Amino acid sequence: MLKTIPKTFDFAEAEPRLYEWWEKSGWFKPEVAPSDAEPFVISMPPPNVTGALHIGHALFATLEDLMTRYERMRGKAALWVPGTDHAGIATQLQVEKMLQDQGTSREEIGREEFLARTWEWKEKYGGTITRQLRRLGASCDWDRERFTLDDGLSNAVVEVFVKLYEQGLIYRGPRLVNWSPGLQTAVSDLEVEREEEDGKLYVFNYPLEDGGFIPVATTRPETILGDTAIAVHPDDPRYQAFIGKYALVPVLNRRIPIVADDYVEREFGTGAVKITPGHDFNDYELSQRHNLPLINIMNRDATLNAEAGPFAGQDRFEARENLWKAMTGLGLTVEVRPHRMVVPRSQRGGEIVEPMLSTQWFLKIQPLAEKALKAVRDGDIEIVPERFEKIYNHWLENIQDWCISRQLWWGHRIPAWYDAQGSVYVGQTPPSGDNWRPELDVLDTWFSSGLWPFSTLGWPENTPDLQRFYPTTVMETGYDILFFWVARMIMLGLWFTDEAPFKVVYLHGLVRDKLGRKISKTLGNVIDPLVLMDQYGADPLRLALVTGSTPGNDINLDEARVERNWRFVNKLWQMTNFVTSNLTDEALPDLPQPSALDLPSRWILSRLNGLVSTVQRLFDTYQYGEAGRQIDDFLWGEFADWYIEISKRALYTGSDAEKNTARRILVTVLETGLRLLHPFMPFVTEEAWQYLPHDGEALITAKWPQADARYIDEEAERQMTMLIDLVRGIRNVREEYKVEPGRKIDAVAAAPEETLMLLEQYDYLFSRLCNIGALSFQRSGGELPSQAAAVTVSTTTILLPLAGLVDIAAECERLRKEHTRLNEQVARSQAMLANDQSCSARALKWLNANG
RNA sequence: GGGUGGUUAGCUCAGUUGGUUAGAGCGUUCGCCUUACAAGCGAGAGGUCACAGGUUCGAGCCCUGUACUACCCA
Repeated sequence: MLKTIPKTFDFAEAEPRLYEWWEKSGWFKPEVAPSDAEPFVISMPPPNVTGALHIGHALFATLEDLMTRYERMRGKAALWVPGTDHAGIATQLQVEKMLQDQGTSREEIGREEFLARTWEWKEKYGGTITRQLRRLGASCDWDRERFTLDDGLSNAVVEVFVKLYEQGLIYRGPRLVNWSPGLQTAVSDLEVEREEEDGKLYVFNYPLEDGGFIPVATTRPETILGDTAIAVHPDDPRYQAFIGKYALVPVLNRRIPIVADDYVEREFGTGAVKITPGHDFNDYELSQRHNLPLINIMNRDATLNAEAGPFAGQDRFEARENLWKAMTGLGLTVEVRPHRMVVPRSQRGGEIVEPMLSTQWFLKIQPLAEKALKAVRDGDIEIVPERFEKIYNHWLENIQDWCISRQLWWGHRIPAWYDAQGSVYVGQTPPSGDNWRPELDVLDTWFSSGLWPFSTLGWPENTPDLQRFYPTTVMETGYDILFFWVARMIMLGLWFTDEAPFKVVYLHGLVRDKLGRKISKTLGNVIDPLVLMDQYGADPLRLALVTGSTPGNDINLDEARVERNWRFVNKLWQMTNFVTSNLTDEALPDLPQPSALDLPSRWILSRLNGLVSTVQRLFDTYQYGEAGRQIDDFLWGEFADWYIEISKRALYTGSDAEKNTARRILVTVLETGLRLLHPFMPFVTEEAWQYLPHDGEALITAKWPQADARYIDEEAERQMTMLIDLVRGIRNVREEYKVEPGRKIDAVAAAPEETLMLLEQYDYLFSRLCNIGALSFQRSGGELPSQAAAVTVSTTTILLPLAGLVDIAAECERLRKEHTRLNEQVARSQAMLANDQSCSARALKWLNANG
């Protein structure tokens, strides 16, 4: 007995019910496929464990779920490994803020208590984002969910660190690093954002030892206190006399040399620059060349230290003003002028980052980078879209050692210990003896996420999952973390597993608002996926995200598209409603051979099979958006608008055989359409599918459609297109001449005999679709109506006698235009035919395509 | 400074390897409660494909340059 379908699709009720059913049935697990099935594996880019779903997460979840569902339907052992990241800095900041609200601080409660509180925080908020991913329909295997601080993953981190250390690739030492004073930790180059801002250029006279002065400009006067030289260009005539002499640091009166170096830009500022190796990367390099000492004038919180003399203890910006005032008092200052300058800011929080000397752990990464470059060059890894290969190569070719230590508490502790003599021990377990002090620093979060594709599968243990599912298949993520994450996974994966951790890198863009602006809380243009899902359901949002763009390009998401897709969901439901309510309990016949079908049926099946192969081609080239649009166009614009309308004749007035054939075709087309659409809109398709006759238990595990070439019928498509164009033309004329919609009008057709026979056979289309009463046929010698509007498609003309209604002048004008257009077309065709090159090119192309 | 993307209808976007008349949705105008769907149906208006050259029988698509814009790297 057929179930009766509800009048509307209640997504709020259906989505959680379907999701639970899928999950409980084990369909998210790769084990639903036969044990010898080819695996398809995606590691989910782990979101911040305590974060909340934003539109960017919705995008990756939609795309990855789409790929996973598609491959699952293709019979692969599809595994999407979910998980979350401990997100060192972000999480620590959240907890610190909580502590602050409670009137305490991390320093006050101590490290151990802080970590306990952070774990509590993680337990409390950790489930939020994964629950929200479920709402989107994410069909990942939750039994395999991982967290970067899990024991297994932590083991992997230690294993990797120790190996790299033993291989001599990890070293510890004092170096100039980017220091974040607010967070009180070093950060990597990648975590520093450089933006041009309005600042000030301070110009002053640097006093010389022998009297006199040299004019110098700086954007950070406080660093004067750390100067160890002044540099001028060796060829600068203005300063030739100064080279080799000495200057005196203002206020401190420390003696520093004046050196010549062609790094100095003569045109900038005064042409002479102060050199502060302890607080500037370029100056540091110059100081190496000239053997200059290096002075660190700052504490970890960016207050000045004892090296700053009278300014010790002052904040860096306070000291800037105070030193300048003091120098003004000494008559050294010249001017302060507005200046556009590049300011390094922390990616997290936006505070100004200071280059500062600090002892940190570094990873010598060039050897790893070479392997990573080779893997992409050799095609072991394909990057989609391809253009990101260049960006990837350029970054890896110029890679700098990676500062991997962080002075945070929340993260993987570096497995190192120090004894009183300053020896360092690195190992899996603490060294014996009780005189060892453990390293307090933790690792950069990206260090552990760099192991993600294999650590989540059990590495370094050789687990069954690792054997079966590694390497993974696709890494789908945003292009914004190509360096942060993707490149590092490739490097570490190749280094430790001897295999590329995935075969394809698919990069998506950023989701922006409909005006193309970056989404930000301060702008107030936040698009909340949860709100959209409350309003419209998950399916419309998913479809909007996938069809809104092409790989690698940003998406300007217009919420109106989500709303429109919500209408599409309803449309699908109503189609299903129509089809099912026209079914009976009787079993449907098999799909007839094409030759046994009428034109509209041959047409829709040809279109359907064409769609299936087009979608396949698009999926094969990762063009999911275009595929989604094509399915949408077909189901709404061809199946619903035309075939369903046409089928009503057979369903309402046909013979039993005609009825059954029509039912069969309606079910076939809609059911296939739902299967194609399932990866895009899993909920409504699954729910609708359950009301249709189908094989198998659930759409989620149904077979992905295959095109059947026998049903491709170009002739049927051509003929049907003509009929559709005629119907449209007649509708247009009726509209134009304001014929009441309900009034039947007669029509006369003039065409070659072959076409007339076709029109005769399918004349019901005209009565059903454009309310034609009697369609007669103008064979040789008959009389044509005198006042009639004409609709011409190709060699067929349909005349609509509209005595008294026809505006003859307008009609003549229209036909004149038509005549001109056709003549142009004829001329174009003749020109092409007359051109040998064109003909042979086309012939060649035809041969290539068909033979 | 080096590099990459974008520029197509009022808005948001598509547009296989060059091939008849450049598409969709939203918005807009007009008409319809036509027994699947008014969350709908039908019809229309709306485009110098940023600009200038070039290649070609033929260019939104290929090449060169320019402008604007966004991003990445230094």
